[in-house]
Amino acid sequence: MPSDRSNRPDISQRILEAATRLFARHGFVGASLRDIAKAVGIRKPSLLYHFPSKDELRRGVLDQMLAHWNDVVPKILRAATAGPEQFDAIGAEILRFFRDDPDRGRLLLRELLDRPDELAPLLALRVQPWAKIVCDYIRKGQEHGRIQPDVDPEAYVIQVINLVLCGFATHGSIRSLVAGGSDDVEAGERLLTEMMRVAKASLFLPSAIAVPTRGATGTDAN
Amino acid sequence: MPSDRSNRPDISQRILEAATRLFARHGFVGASLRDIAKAVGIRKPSLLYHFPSKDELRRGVLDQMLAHWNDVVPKILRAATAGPEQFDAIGAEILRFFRDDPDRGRLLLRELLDRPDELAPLLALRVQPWAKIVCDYIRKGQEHGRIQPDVDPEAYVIQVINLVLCGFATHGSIRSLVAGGSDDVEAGERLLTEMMRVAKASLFLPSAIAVPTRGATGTDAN
DNA sequence: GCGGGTCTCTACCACTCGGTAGACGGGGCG
DNA sequence: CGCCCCGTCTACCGAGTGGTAGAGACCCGC
Repeated sequence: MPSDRSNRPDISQRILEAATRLFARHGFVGASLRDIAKAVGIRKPSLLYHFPSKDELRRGVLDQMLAHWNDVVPKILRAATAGPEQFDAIGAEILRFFRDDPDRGRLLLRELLDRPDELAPLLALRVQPWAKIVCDYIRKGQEHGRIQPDVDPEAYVIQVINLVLCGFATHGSIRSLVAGGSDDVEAGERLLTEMMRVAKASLFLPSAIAVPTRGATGTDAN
Repeated sequence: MPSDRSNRPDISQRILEAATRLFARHGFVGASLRDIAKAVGIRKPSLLYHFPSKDELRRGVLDQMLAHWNDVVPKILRAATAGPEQFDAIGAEILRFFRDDPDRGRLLLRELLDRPDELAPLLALRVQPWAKIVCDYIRKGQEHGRIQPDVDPEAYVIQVINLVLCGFATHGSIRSLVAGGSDDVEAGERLLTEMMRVAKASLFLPSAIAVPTRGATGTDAN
């Protein structure tokens, strides 16, 4: 009877999308299967036919998001092994991932708050290798005097993760706090720009960030 | 009958403490009144006698935390209006607030995710004035050539908030991601140190941060 | 036509939720 | 003593939860 259901782009996929949105918005316990099913346009038992339990659905949502993340990792690795000034490229790829769907940040942050022990192994699988690359890059930059010598690579990576995760998750809710006057999209752009600036200015030596051609070494402690 | 209940440090206060912990750990919907009551050692109706509804309890928890925050604000303002090198003092006060009870960060972050519209006015009241002081301080530092000219003060403050909130909220869950080898408390210290370093290095000009007297060792050796 | 999947549905289950009614007990006070 | 208030309790409520049973509708190969 419902003809509009004929143009279905895979029901399971539509369920995953609705679940992603509602889990990110209201949390895992706060989003009911009925609500998710309603968002898709079906009833709850139909949903449970595709995902036999709510927990299975949650796993599906996480799997899909981390699979998407897996698509961007190669780009990051390629950028990181290409040239010296790949920071912007890496940052752009990461930002794009979260900007494509801000629910990703919210979802990750919620999982980090709610079920850290279950998320940890997944992250270890998905971001550990990438983080290692970045750490190596930082250490090499430190040897070459391009990166500030007092950067703690592992800890720095975590700070950037915090910056990005929290930045996207609270996007729009916290930015009205201080940014006051400006409209939404402009305020969002200012926050993203500053996010990148903070990450960059706390990593590179100013001589490396300001003038690419100049070879003068500024502060050389060791 | 229960003699251990005679040494009660105000039942309402004990309820608030248990609720703070459970809300922060499992979220507002994830923590049931029964669980909170059990943590206090009473039954649910007794809890509802002191806080007539769950939402009232939530408001009480938030009020108490923001009241505690109110205790640190004067210290921050005093530090901010005292001398030029007050950054460390401000940072120390903020860090102490969250370190005293890591549940505060988790709770704030959860509220930011779950009920941003309700938290916004509270934050506007509690952190807006403080943030304004910091922004003024940044602008003055920019005029005096002590702070990097491309810092966006309002956006920078939000980045630092993100850094601190997410840093404490995911403390211990995300740090195992990269820090790998080191034990828990040492890893935590490394993260805090790096958090401060990132905030500082992305704010001050290196000339202001590195050398008060040329040739001496770094000032930020903590 | 017919049997078997695939998929959705209605109706129901046990359970937990936040919240209420009302009884019980104790302490202070007249 | 009687009275009252305070605080806690057991028992219960309606609503909503995740999940199940089982009936139907559709489609496809036989």
